[in-house]
Amino acid sequence: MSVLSRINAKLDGMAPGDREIGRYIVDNPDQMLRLSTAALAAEIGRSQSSVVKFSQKLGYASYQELKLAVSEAKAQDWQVPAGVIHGSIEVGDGFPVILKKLIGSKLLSMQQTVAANSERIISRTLELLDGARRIHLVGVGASSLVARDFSYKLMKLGRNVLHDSDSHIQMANASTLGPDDVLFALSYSGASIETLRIAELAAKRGTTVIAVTGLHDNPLNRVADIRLYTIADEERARSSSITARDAQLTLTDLLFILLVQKQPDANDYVHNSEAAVTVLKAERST
Amino acid sequence: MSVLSRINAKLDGMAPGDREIGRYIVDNPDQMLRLSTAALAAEIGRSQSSVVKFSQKLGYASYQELKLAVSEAKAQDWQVPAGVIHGSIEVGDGFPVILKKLIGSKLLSMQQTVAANSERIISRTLELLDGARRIHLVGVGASSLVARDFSYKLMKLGRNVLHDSDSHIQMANASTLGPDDVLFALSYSGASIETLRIAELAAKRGTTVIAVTGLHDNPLNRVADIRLYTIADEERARSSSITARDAQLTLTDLLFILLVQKQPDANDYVHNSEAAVTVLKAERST
DNA sequence: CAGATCAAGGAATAAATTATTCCAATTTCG
DNA sequence: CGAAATTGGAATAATTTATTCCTTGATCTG
Repeated sequence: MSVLSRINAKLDGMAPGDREIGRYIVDNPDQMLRLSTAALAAEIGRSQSSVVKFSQKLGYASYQELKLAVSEAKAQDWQVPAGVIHGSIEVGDGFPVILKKLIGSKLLSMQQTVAANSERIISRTLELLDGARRIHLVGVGASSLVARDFSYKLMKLGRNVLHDSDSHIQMANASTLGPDDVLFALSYSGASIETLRIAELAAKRGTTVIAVTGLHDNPLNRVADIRLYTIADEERARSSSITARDAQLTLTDLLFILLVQKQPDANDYVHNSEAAVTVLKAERST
Repeated sequence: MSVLSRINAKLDGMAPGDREIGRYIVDNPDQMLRLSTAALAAEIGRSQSSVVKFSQKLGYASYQELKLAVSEAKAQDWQVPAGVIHGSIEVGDGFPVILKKLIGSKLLSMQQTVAANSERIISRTLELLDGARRIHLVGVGASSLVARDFSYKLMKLGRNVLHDSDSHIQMANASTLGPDDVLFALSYSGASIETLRIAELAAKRGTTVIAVTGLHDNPLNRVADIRLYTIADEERARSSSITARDAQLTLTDLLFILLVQKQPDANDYVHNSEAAVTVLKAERST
């Protein structure tokens, strides 16, 4: 969490003096960055030493450290837009604020998602996808769309992929899985009953199961051999399903790009597959 | 331009001492932020005063100002990823570089997309979607997934929506359109033949056509009543279809959120629809 | 080539900022 | 009510930054 959110959260539990200092910093991070401890103290009518102590109480070694943290937090303003620390999208928000919050929460979930999966686990995933006889993608609802998107991309790379948006068909397909196959299961909650049953069946048949779920402990997670995580912005309920989908797409896009990197002839495949489609395009006029 | 690029550019014209200081800062901005002038000087074997003078020669009032600028520059790296301004993803790129480029290009297309559509045209679109008897969504390939995602969201709001991933079905449906309906057509190229034909048919039947295409002139654009734009990163060919899809999603997400804002009882609808789905979730264990 | 001029850069020092200590005033809690 | 803890400021110590001054060496000039 950013310093500013942290300060804001602790504000209520603080002594009056500290609260004033904290509020000033949260409200005027820009000014704060250019003020010395003495100047900041003067600004709010407190003593210079209080400011130093404030920094230390927050766990920073020095006032300078606090400044660095604030500066970094400000940079993340895209992530937690201007001042709106509790940034769910509200009914009263104007157009520009909504834009900022939307893009901010999307960016945040992307960043957190790539941060949540170690390079080690990603490269293990790549090996599995790379070595699989067939890749079976499952997911229901919004996750089904992500699965399909990913399946299109994998097909462009010439992989053997299977996905259907109907979960009964998915289940039927799953009964043909074997140890050389990989099941790639997407569910943010990790609790979608159809996806879970399919994963259980696949696991029983010796198929490697890759689960893409939220960070919480969940049933799907538990049957999986490889656990990938997507981070969505759960607090901001209204945009929740949006960021969960974005997080899944970020992860699958990343896997796709890394597969392209690994596969020397990937460009040919992608190019051919795109060229094939152009016969369905109208003449593009200038 | 960021301080770091500026320093880097001037490096050659600098006195040897300054050059050393500049190079250190460009190479280790993170360390630099935590070093005092004296410590930085010691690090590269120069005098403390040189460091101060270096800051002043760059036009900053103080060493602290330079630090602030560096901190800010580091932050902007996210927005236009690390030095790689023309940053298509290359075969030789390492894992962290790929992450940065991927998120960077996604962010860029989102930002440019929201910037490309004026508030005026967006609110006109909202009125149309709001007043439509039925909303017909069309798109093929990757655009079809976006259309479906948007259709799910509109359904959650209780709207009358129609979408099928099969373009023949889409066409058949389109023949039932009337003047009170709205056709929402997605195609980044604006030249997908099926989508175009459907839009033409709709236009002939007096249906309002909203087109979501790239910024270039294109056939779909020309038959549309309302033109919305998505900006994708065309230079970076490899990630092109990724950012085109992200741009479309950003736009449809934005429209969805704004519709929610307009509709007083939206939360009830969304909540009910999500509650209905939870019966298909397994017990979530702790 | 000698001497003047100037830029580079360090040492010393002045100025400022930050951190610590100590203490008085309040609040909290038994 | 009184002891203990907390708050927060004044004074001061320590550190950091900025300026001044000076040496060195390079360059220019007559």
